[in-house]
Amino acid sequence: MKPLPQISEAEFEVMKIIWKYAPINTNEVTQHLTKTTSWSPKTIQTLLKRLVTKKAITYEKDSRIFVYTPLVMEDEYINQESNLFLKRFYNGNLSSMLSAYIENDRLSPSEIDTLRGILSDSGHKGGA
Amino acid sequence: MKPLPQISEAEFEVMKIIWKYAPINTNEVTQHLTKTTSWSPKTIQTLLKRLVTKKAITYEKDSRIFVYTPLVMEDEYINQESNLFLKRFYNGNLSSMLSAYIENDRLSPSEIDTLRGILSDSGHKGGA
DNA sequence: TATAATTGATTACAAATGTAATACTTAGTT
DNA sequence: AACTAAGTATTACATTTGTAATCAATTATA
Repeated sequence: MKPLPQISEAEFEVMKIIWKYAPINTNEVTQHLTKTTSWSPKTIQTLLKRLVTKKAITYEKDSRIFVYTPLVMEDEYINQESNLFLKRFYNGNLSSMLSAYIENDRLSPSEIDTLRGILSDSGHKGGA
Repeated sequence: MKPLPQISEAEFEVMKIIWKYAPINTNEVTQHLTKTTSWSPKTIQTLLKRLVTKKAITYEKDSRIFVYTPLVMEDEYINQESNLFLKRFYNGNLSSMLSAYIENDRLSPSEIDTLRGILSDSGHKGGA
């Protein structure tokens, strides 16, 4: 599979809206983002256009209004970024990350329990 | 605590060498990095200088040669980046990340066992 | 129909990053 | 002491990103 396009931090904020609400037009994207950011509508339009150029999203025209749909899927993108992250910082595996978190005491007992719960539900080696 | 300096991807490669071998001079850093990258020595010098400017590292002069030491600690930096990562992609918690990995079948049974092992060694809620 | 408002296209510009090349200085060598 | 080589400082330049402003076209309104 070809690597997904680079999506910058600001662009990612836009992607989140599109993933959540697509098909969605420029105006609606702007509505959502002005609630959570201080970006001007012009900025948001620039980001949308860049995402189109990068083929992270596409659009159809509803008369003269652009209605966007994602081309990159959220899961796929987050998976890729997660793998890159693990590779960069933890030799590519989640176990190293978890170990580091535990060694640095960065997990509360309740978080540890949550993690245990997640793991115990799934794929037990002796499991039925 | 003040936020650590931004360290770019290329700069991070340099940091890894410095973390591993400090105190280390320019030449030695270059030796190591030309093994793993295709960067010219000049590029590496630029990166070193930028890291000094950003106060990620510092140096002492051994006559005219620069000998570098980190100012930012590796653990601290990786912790920060991990938190940023989790915040961006997994609502800030490792449990969400683990759940996603499990749901997408991106962990082998043996990895799951490793994770279980890591967790079972530490901080049991009833634990002695 | 002329005008205003909306929406998209084009242009802008600084900071960060990747990737060096060139210029300068100083230590070593002859 | 003069010259060379090694190391540092300065300069360079394209791309990406953040953050818009201005220009142009089209639709809705007076």
